[in-house]
Parts: sequence; structure tokens; C-alpha cells
Amino acid sequence: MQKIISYNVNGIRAALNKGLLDWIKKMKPAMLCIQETKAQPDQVDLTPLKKLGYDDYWHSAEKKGYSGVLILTDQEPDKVVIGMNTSGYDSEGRLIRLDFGDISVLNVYIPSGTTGDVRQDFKMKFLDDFLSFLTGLRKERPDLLVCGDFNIAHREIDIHNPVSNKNTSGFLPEERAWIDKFLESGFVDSFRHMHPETVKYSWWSFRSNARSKNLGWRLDYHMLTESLTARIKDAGIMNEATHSDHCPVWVDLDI
DNA sequence: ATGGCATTGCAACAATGA
Repeated sequence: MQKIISYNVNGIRAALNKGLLDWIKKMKPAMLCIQETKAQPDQVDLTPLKKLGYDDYWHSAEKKGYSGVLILTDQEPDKVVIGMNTSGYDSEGRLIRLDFGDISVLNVYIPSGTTGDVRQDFKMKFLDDFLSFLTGLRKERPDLLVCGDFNIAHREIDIHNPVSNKNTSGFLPEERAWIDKFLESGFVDSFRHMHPETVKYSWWSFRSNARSKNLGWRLDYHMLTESLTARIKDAGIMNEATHSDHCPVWVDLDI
């Protein structure tokens, strides 16, 4: 049984100052897929985790303090692939792939579109190109776990206020339709598969005490190719962890 | 429609985020 956690930490240095290290030691994930490190590797001291047997694999953005993903793993991968190898995306530090046997784990931070039309267009293009990228990858690596911050709430059950947010980036019809298309291409949303009716969120606005009122969105996912569905033991959302405006999401896999 | 709050870079507020 392998517990794999995905966590958008909103700045790993700030999260470490809020006790992220002790939390990792307590949770002991086999793998921790982090998004929004907002840091370069040389700005963070992970010695305590390395002493516990974790290796770290980074994809930082060129721009300091921006975006960035990181995987901590207690097992040595057979192969490491950084980025999508397509123009325009890899400078933003959004994707790491690690191969373990037949399974490839991809940690992705899908762009936000909340700052305006330019970035919303970029997000939609990223979504299309990412799905094409995955379709191509599956020809050689059919068994995938794609986890991370998708920056989209899929259905009405995944957001506290579906009506007032129907024109808000992150819950736009075309974004929700992309998740439909993504799933129809052969992926399973682990949390929703295990808990079809459960209302749980993974992100809350910092503003207006949204978290204490549980006014949230479910933006973070473990998507598995259907070939791995039977290996899902359970999946969940750890809304008690408060190092970030997101909370961790996890899946236990029989691998 | 607007603003609200937090992290980071860089040393003042600007950029970014959902």
C-alpha cells in the first residue's frame, strides 16, 4: 500500500515555517507531490527529509518566487522527466514525471486563469496541449497517475457556490467540459470514484474567512488511468492541514 | 462590480493567485 499525497503549498518556505516538516514526518507519504513551491532548490533546506530517506525532484520556474513543482519520494524512480518538452510551458515549472516500474507518476500545476484573458487563454491552451501530451505518453506508458492542482472544480458538488461562480475562472463551462473530456479519454477521479456523494473541498480563499465557513472549491486531484482503478484502496482530502490556502489530497494505491 | 488576503521579490509596492 502506497500513500501518495498531492499538496499545493502556496510557497514552500512559508509552509515550512508553519510546520510542514513535522506534518510530513507524521504522515510518512511514500510520495509527496508539491505544487507552487515559489522557490528554487537552493533556497530550501530539505536536509531533515533527506535524512529520512526522501529524494527530491524539482521543476522550478525561471521567474523567482513563481509557480514550481517538487516531488519527494522514498523510492528511487527508474526515470525522471522534467516538463512537457513543448514550447512555452516548461519555463513556468509545472510538470515532473517519475517512472516506477510500469507506473508513471505526473505531478502537474495547471495554470490559473484568474488574472485575466491572457492567462485564461493560456490555461485553455495548456489544457488542450496537456491532454494531447498525455494521449501520446500513454502509447508508451499506459499506466499513469496524474496528480496535482488542476485549478478547475469539476461539478457543482465540487464548489460551494456553483451558481454565483458559473462565470468565474476555475468553474467555467469550457473548463468543466475539459475535465469531462479528460475523464472520457480514460481517467478516473480517485476521490470521486471512492466517495461519489461526499462534499469536500481542497481550496478556500484567504479572504472573508472563507475557510472557517468552508466556502471552498475542489481543485486538486489524483487522476488514474482506468487500468489502475482496481488498485485504488481509498482516497481522501485532509482539510485539517493548514499550511496553505489549499489542503492536501491523498490516494492509497496497491502498487 | 468591487474588494477582500497571502507569498514572494526586492526593498516600494508590484505581481500573482481562484
